[in-house]
Amino acid sequence: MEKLIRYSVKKLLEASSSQLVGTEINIKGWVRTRRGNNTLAFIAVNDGSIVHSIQVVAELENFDESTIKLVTTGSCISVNGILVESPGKEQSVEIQARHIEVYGTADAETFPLQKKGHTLEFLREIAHLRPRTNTFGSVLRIRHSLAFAIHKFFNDKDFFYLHSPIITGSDAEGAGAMFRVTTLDPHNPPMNAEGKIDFTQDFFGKETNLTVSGQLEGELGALALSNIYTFGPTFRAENSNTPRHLAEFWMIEPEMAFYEIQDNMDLAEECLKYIIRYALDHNFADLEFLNKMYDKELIERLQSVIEVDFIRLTYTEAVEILIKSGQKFEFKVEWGIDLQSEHERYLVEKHFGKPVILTDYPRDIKAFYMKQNDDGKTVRAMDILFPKIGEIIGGSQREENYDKLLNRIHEMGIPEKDVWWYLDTRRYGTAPHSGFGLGFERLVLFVTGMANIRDVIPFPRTPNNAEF
RNA sequence: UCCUCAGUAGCUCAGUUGGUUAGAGCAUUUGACUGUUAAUCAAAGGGUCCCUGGUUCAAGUCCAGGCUGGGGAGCCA
Repeated sequence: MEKLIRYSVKKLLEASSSQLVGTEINIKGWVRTRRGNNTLAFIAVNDGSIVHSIQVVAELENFDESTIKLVTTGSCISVNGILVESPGKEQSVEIQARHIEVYGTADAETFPLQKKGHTLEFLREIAHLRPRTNTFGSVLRIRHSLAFAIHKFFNDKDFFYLHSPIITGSDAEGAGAMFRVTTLDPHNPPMNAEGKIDFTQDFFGKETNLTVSGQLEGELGALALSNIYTFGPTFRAENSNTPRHLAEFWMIEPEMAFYEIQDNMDLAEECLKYIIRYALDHNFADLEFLNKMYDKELIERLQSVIEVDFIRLTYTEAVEILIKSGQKFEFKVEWGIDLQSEHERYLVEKHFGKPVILTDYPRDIKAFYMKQNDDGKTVRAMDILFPKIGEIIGGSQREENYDKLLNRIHEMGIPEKDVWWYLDTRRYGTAPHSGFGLGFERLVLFVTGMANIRDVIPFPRTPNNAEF
């Protein structure tokens, strides 16, 4: 087959490609459907560059019957043909095929993807093939855009991308159960004099785990470079079986020296709006598809979020609103409790109807590193609550006072020897600083309108599932 | 981990108070059709009714245990 310039389907469907009409070009991609009659075959080809497929028209008299027979749903083909304006209603251009090469067949009897819609549950079982569906193509393209937008947002603000370690020797944050990292033989581990496993003989000479957060290392970076962010995989060995939890997920954790809690909130709100706007600007075709197929209010919701000011109020004010609401909650509301999802949902979806930033939580329900307020009861935490998905960001101003931090570490029973390096940042040139954590998949959930977090990551890891 | 719902053809589902040979749509195969849009029309093939045990003359249907999946909750991002 003659070698011609290959164009992506996206390029050909763009209006600017009209100068290509009348010329012979090449496309390569996977066949979504083949229709036709005894003289023509219509082949919808998708190469993942865009949600739409391009229609290839083959006049059967110009092709071997045996070739056309191999062009089935799921097969991969290369097509040379002339780009022409389409007489059909559903597309502006199509390709009049001259030559078709079949790269890979897909046995119609066994290929699991059909022209018809599949349930998301079924597609999860064939995660190796689901990227070839319109839905997952859209989700994965949006996921890419969001990741890119995050880097662009921070880079444009002169933040530095800091690579926090994935293997960690500390469990200081206590953010959840951890995955052990070891090279010891599980059947015959070395034992010490006390009859316990001797981790001094392990690869790192100590117990190590996969990270549950890059924040503590992020702070080390911020207290040198001023503004940093991390963006990497995070692991939680919690036995969480919900549509909002993964054992392996990605998290963005900016950390800023000289930022107080208000600056932190401003940055977080600006960041979320920037990213969502980026998706609206760059992935509109995908969003339209998801809006049509899964969530009729998706685009409207995204637009409303970037237009409104997020509501800001304290935990104490939120508790008052909840108590006065007269709403029946399964969990009774009183000052000091951790807010349940029913409470958060009431505030965001019923009471305010827009994103809410809650601050100044009781210190007893928050992490040790959060800056203590003068009232002795609360800390400068901030959580951003979103409609549909709940908490999307959790952050705080950090405690920069050495004595207060050390006290809190003692109170919470954290071994000082594990965090000596963290404490050192408060001994030497400490500074007020703040940061937050943004769960990447929760963001992708919100932007795509998907309902289950397993559908916004290519290969989800959850309890009892590490297939693919 | 707890609560709850579900599991029947490749996919999505129906299947009556327990009763003859378990059905439909789509998909697949074959045929028809001169521009289709999830093409249309006709015919055919396709079943470990999740697994194990129990009740019964008789179980897809009832009971027990298990497995898998969905939803809700907790933990959290």
